[in-house]
Amino acid sequence: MTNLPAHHSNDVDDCAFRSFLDRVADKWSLLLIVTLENAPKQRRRFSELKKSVPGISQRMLTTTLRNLERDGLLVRHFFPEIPPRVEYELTTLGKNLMCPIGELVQWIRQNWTTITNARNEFDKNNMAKSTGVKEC
Amino acid sequence: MTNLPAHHSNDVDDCAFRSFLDRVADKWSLLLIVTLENAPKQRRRFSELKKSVPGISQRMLTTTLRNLERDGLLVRHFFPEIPPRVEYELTTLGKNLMCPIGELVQWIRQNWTTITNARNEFDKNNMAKSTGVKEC
DNA sequence: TCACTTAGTTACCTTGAGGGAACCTATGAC
DNA sequence: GTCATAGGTTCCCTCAAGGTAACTAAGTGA
Repeated sequence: MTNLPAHHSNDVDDCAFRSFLDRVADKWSLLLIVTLENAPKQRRRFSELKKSVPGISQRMLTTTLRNLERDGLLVRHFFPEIPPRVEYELTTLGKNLMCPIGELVQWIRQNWTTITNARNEFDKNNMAKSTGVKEC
Repeated sequence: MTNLPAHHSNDVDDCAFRSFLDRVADKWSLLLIVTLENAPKQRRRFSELKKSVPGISQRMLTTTLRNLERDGLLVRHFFPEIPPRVEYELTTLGKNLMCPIGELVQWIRQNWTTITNARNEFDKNNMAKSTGVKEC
């Protein structure tokens, strides 16, 4: 998601909405938020997060955490020990965000079979024209 | 957003959630859904959509519409006239989706200044280390 | 002296998303 | 004959997201 063209005609809030989604609506951000929310005491160390979110690279873990911190959704507690220890924790804002996210998850859960059925139907009618979508 | 590694340890619904967001949580999909929802009679022609969502390329418009259709979020009404006429319309499912999306929009609207303040604060403290984020 | 620890940073490289422009279809108007 | 029209499709090319691997700090234990 890049910048808007200057002449766009949509709602002013589009900017906020899109800018926010740009940050949060990706694989790793959401997984990290959910993982932190489910964590005991809602805190997790860097290495714990790496284990809890398999497949994430160290680079993406740091950059995603940094971005979430930048948005005020989590705080980074740094303990200057050797070896260093860092704990990540959702802020009130971050926990707060889980409400609408939860609503969305609920909606998807309720409608997921409808959607997959629609996809199958569509794919059948369009005779396996590749859509670039993989099952997981 | 790509596939999950086979060994992931998270909730089963992660797949649905991520797969769905993968499809819907991008710039063009959301803008098209909102545009269709705001349209009179909730219908729009291809060319109208192109005007209503400035900046979208023809290619992205078609592929995004195709994907939304595949998910059963909208229907494509094709009139075999010359020149051809096509109208896109949100399905019940698509309109339905606007509820949780609306909640999220509400949340962002309410917390947007908090977030931008957090960003500014963070950027100030981190002395303009580039985060790759542009204002819009 | 060496290996090992955590939480990163940096450099390098690959892949795919997406932009731009040309092309396509059939018909009616000029 | 050729232009325009609506709704696409196709090709090419770029740029940036993100993966991998190597490097770092500073202390501890063998």
